[in-house]
Amino acid sequence: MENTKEKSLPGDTFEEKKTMKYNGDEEGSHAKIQKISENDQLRVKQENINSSNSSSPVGKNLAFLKEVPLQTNTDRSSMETNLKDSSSIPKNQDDLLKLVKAKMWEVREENGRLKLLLAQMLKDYQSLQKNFYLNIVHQEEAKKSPDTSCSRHRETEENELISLSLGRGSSDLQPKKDDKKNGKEDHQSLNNEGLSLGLDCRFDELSNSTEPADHEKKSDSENYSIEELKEDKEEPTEAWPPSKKLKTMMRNNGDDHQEVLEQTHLKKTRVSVRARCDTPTMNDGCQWRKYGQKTAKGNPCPRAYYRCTVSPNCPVRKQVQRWVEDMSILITTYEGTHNHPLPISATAMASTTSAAASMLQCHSSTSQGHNTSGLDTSVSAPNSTSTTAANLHGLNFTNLSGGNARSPHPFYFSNTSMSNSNSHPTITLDLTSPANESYFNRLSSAPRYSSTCLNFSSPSSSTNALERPNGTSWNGTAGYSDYYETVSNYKKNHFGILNLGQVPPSYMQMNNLPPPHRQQSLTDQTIAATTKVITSNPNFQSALAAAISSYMANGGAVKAQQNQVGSGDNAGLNMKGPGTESFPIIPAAYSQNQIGCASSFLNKLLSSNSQQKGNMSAFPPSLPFSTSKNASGSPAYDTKDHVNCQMINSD
DNA sequence: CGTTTTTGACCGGCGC
DNA sequence: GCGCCGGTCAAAAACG
Repeated sequence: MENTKEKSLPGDTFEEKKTMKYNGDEEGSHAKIQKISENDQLRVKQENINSSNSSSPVGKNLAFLKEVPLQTNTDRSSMETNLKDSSSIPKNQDDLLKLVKAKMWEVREENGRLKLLLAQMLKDYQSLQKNFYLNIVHQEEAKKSPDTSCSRHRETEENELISLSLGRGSSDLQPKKDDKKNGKEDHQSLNNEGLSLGLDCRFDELSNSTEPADHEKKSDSENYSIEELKEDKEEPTEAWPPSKKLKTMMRNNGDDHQEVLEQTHLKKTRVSVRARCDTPTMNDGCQWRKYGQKTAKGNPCPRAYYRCTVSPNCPVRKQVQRWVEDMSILITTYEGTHNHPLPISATAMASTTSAAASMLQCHSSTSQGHNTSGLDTSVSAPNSTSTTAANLHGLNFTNLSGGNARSPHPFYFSNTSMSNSNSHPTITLDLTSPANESYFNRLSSAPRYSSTCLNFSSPSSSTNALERPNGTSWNGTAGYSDYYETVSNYKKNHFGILNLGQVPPSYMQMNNLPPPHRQQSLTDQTIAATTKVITSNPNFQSALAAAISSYMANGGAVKAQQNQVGSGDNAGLNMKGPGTESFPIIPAAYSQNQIGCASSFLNKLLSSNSQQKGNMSAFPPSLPFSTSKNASGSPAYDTKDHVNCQMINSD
């Protein structure tokens, strides 16, 4: 097959030249191959330079997106073909050695090339983000009447916007003066790349065209200094509890209402997820610790309060409560922004909630014209659909999540409702409706892209020690046969999707999981679907390809520890203790860019391989996130705790 | 024995 | 000012 192609188009493309080099050079001259490689390398560099000189960053990005997977696939197939072609293997030992060396050289060269591409992609992505925010700021400034008092802060605000747009948490976070709790806690960033991914509302917050001007307006009308406001803006993760200033602002009516709402969004946006779940909490992949429980008025079901424990300073909270009208439905409300990298298993829900939060803010900004209150101020019952909510049916999440519209699967939720009850602008994602279910069914039958082969096993079948269900149990749910079907299809379609061409039987055995629990919640499908959207991202695929090439070039696990985020003494990232095992963390910058997942994936993969040297030949596209206390035995592939990036019950 | 959960007390916001 | 309520704290209990 490969040969036919070569004959038809001999040496037309860069890839084919390499293929010819592999297959056609029977003499196996090292010097010759090296020369060709050098030429190719120069050509690649030249291509990169040309691309970087391109005037359109979008074009650059797209060019790389086209380039990387093609080359990788072709290279791989050519190598496979070459390996299969035993006639091309020299009989002479020296020639064989030369050939092996030549191939190693080639792989390393490819690694370097892909590294260049990846670096360029990252650079382009940041450039795109920067341009995006600059455009927004400039557009806003163009709309506003020229104000000399505003221009003072223009430059600094732009810088700030850029900084925030990249999602970087301030590395020099300082405790709030007026916040007793924050002052008590030691607010230091876990690492310089500690980005927020959870309910990170900053993206759309900043893309909200009224934001900068409002800050200026507030500084005039309410005597709030720019510095104070900036402090708030730079520290959205410290929004718990809300400051008095904010509360005071929220009490003001009239002209400041919209500003208050926007400030409120910055501070207290909540995303509520309704899903059928038979476990005490929804399995979202993050680590939570329960710190309180209350029986709210009017609801016999107690409300549990959880705090994120991935990082000791993480301000993210979640409230979990059964819906009184249907005890099988769990309402999980997320609030706050993670100030730390997230485990891969947590990024799916984080992305979903982040997109939802973004949607809320986008909506609030776009609804100004036809809704005098800015937001629907009625308390939306979980099943109700307010006027605001009606406008949101079928809203495309991917377009709202910071303009990241690369996903092939737009995120639709029906019964999505918004409310601004009790000073908390809340968006409720109803994951219990048939429409959403059909969405996931659609996803599961979608074309298969590369995937991290996430296995979202039933939380009920993988009760994690970190989420010890005690107290109330929720056994009143009927069988979810329809959901089971969906999940079953999804799993069936996604196992082995990674398509590395190296999924060994041993891996399949490792995935010989028990049948999914029949009470699988639809929430897991949500997470799975979201993750699929992420992993279907061409950037993710490219990064994955680059990472794999890097892995191959480095001969296995040479740099496994080098890239291992959270290894060693990196406190807060590598949660090691009796209750937790280490798990891979995605640098949130990568998570947010949806690029670096591959490297994280690879890190874990390498780590896994180093721990299980017997499986080095296996290339398990699985992500053993064992956070269970059950650390003995074979932690990585225990079917209960692990595995395949299973969304462990870590709440 | 360390970690997590439970649960009553406490605090601050808000409405009356 | 008072009481209600949501949210948090922290000591004790439970758990592994």
